[in-house]
Amino acid sequence: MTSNAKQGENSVPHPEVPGRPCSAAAALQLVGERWALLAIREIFYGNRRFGQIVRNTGAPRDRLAARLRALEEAGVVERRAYSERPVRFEYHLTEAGRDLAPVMHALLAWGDRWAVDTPPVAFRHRGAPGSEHAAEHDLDLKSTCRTCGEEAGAGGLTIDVRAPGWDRSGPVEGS
Amino acid sequence: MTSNAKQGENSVPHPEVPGRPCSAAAALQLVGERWALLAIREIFYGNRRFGQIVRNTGAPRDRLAARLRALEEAGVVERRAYSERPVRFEYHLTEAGRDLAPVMHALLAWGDRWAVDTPPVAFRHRGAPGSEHAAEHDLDLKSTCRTCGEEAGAGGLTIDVRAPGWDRSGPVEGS
DNA sequence: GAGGGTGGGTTTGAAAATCCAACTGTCATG
DNA sequence: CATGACAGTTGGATTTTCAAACCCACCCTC
Repeated sequence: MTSNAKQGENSVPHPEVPGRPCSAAAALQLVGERWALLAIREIFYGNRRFGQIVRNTGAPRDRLAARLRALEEAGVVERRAYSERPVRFEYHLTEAGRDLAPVMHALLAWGDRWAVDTPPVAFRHRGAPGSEHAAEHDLDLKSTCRTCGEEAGAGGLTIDVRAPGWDRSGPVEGS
Repeated sequence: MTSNAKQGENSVPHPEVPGRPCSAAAALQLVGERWALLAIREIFYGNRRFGQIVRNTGAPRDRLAARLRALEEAGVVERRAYSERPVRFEYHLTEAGRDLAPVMHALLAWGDRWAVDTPPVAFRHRGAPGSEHAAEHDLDLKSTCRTCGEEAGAGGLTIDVRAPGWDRSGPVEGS
């Protein structure tokens, strides 16, 4: 199911994807099934117990159990016993899991704009205590290019397909 | 299926979500089904025809037809005839669809780091012609807070749940 | 020590979604 | 007239999903 070629220490399985080789497709293979991202959302919010996640996502218990297992196997969540006798676990995010924050924020921002009437949650941001932005304010994300500092908006972007046998428009004939 | 309360001019249907009211859940309701984001990826890449999207995503034809219809209904893609006789359509992104770019980029970045061996595609970025960053370079996104300019990393964030009857940890009893 | 409650799942059976291959219909081209 | 492209649709088997019920280990109270 997974092609574990050359994975680093803390890496997650590298899924194979149908169609074009694509990191987004690979990401979706790992966290794109129904309920997966909602479960991760709850863990982000600090709700780590099975019952809480069921309640707050509305997922069927059996599906959630299956997803959490898959996410564990994918290296995105980690199961920690918080009690022996009876054995009880809670779910934590791994580094890979925490690294999904930008995905969640992007989805949230899109949903705020396009999929809901009034945003049901907001994030408040506070800079470092001494800094000039120590006052709390609503978080309003934009994506900027780390190397040039400019906002990466509409234009100025070109695709560079590096996977052999593929280009922007599909599989390449002569290969 | 949708609670069309007070939608703006160019808005998409506002889906109801199970569990906690959440814009990300609403977003996933619209674009979270299998193949949907991959189809959108192809349209981003300029591949607008059914056959191309099938080929490049690997989706079953019937599923893709269903997804494209759902995405159209969701206001994310638009179907334009590029030929009468025979009637043929191609798929374009609406503004809502184009606005999914940050979601795609976030997924791509996560996948680049965690889900693939070597990134199969990269984006090249070039600033405005006169600007100091006119040279082309790899796009490397970071999320910064629009109001304070700081990178929105790990700390400094608090959740503010505004949906009535809910808080960070779940539904509120006394209501 | 019987009964009830909690937490974390698993089981069951029916409904829905998915997959794949083959098929259709409309046209253009040779 | 045969072939092929394009854009789907159809049929039938296979998987997933769902909701509700159930199970098990433990704790608490009476």
